[in-house]
Amino acid sequence: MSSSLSPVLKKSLSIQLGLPMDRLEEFLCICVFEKLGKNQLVYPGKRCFDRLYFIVDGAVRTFYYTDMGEEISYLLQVNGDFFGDYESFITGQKSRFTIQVMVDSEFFYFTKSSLLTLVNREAFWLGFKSRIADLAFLDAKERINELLFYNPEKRYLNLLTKNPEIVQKIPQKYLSSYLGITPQSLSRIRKRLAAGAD
Amino acid sequence: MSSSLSPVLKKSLSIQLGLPMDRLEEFLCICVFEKLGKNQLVYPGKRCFDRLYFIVDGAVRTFYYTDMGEEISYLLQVNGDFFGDYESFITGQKSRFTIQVMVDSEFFYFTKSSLLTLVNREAFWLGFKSRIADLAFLDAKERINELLFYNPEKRYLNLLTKNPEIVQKIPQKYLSSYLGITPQSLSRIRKRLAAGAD
DNA sequence: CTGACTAATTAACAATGGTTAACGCGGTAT
DNA sequence: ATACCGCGTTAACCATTGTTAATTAGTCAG
Repeated sequence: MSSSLSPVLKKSLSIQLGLPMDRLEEFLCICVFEKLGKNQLVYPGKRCFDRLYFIVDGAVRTFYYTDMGEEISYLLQVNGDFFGDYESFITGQKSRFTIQVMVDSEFFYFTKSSLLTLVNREAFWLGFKSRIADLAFLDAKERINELLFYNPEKRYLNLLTKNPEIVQKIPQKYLSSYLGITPQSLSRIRKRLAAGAD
Repeated sequence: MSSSLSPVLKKSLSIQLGLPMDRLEEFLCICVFEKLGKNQLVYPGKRCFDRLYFIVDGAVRTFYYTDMGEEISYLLQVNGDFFGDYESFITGQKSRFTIQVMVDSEFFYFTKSSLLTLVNREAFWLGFKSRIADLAFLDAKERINELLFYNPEKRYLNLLTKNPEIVQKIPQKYLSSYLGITPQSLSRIRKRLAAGAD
């Protein structure tokens, strides 16, 4: 699918993934482009999540159901983010997550088996695989910091500054779940902030 | 340092790291054994944390200082855990963390450069490096779940059941920081639980 | 346009955590 | 012994969140 991405996007992917352009092209050859409409589910079904997605343009929500059938929004992501269940991707176990497309979106994805094909072909790709793991780790760590060191109000403010797009694109009930609070609390926080910003 | 570990420990390391015994021996050749006493700092100084440690026996606390000079306990770990600043290890940037030995402890560690030596010698070790990244990710993800889905009381209970050793070995002020609450709150939670357990 | 459904807000009350301050306990140094 | 210090606990008060329920706003299909 190498041809469907803009040169600008390729350049930034090259940096993000730590791949020189020729390697990036090689990588994109194993990738599959996909368009999904709002509210569609990415790779639905309770099975192993054997692929990783990149958001060319759009927004997704990764969630799962608690024992009581309640939805918990684990991640919210927009343009330029990778998503998928990396744990399931690594371990090969069934994923508990469902991923929902929040606005009409464009993605590409690659499967574990196609990545392993690259790895088997040339040791170079093992280093790339390792980098993917590192990126997933760094994301996860940032999320820990966020949850551990900031209260809900600060978390909301951080989201507003770091990712205003998400606040625009994603309904509040999902935002609140992502922030680890109830919709009512988010509503109150927004009211407080609006009052304080006179 | 291959000879200093018990066969039992080697066996469990072999599983944990996904290395057959002969490869494990090879790996242990790049490792350095180290004993540190209570309250000593592991690899002190504000520089890049270019090594990863394994706790043979003991307990450590990973913390850092906020802008206001307040200590925040990021991680508490005991026997069988790996620690270090994996982010610094990956990126080569200076670490913000300090790691304190909580009880007299025995570790071994390996440096990034010695790991890269293995990787350069044989492509096999690239897969191992990747596995380390995966393990770091899975740990981080578990911590996110913990913080996102459970309130402080439940987090304390989880710690009690999953890691009673930590609750024994680590002073409460660090436990509370790890749980993301104040020492007073932890004290109240313990009181609530003691009252409820009649 | 209307009705029906969902989302967001608001209110009232309870539960919980943060803050500040005081107290007691167990070490340690003098 | 005593004075001190760090630690854990407790208390009182305040701020924030959760819970439940009602209301309002918004969306979509017909």
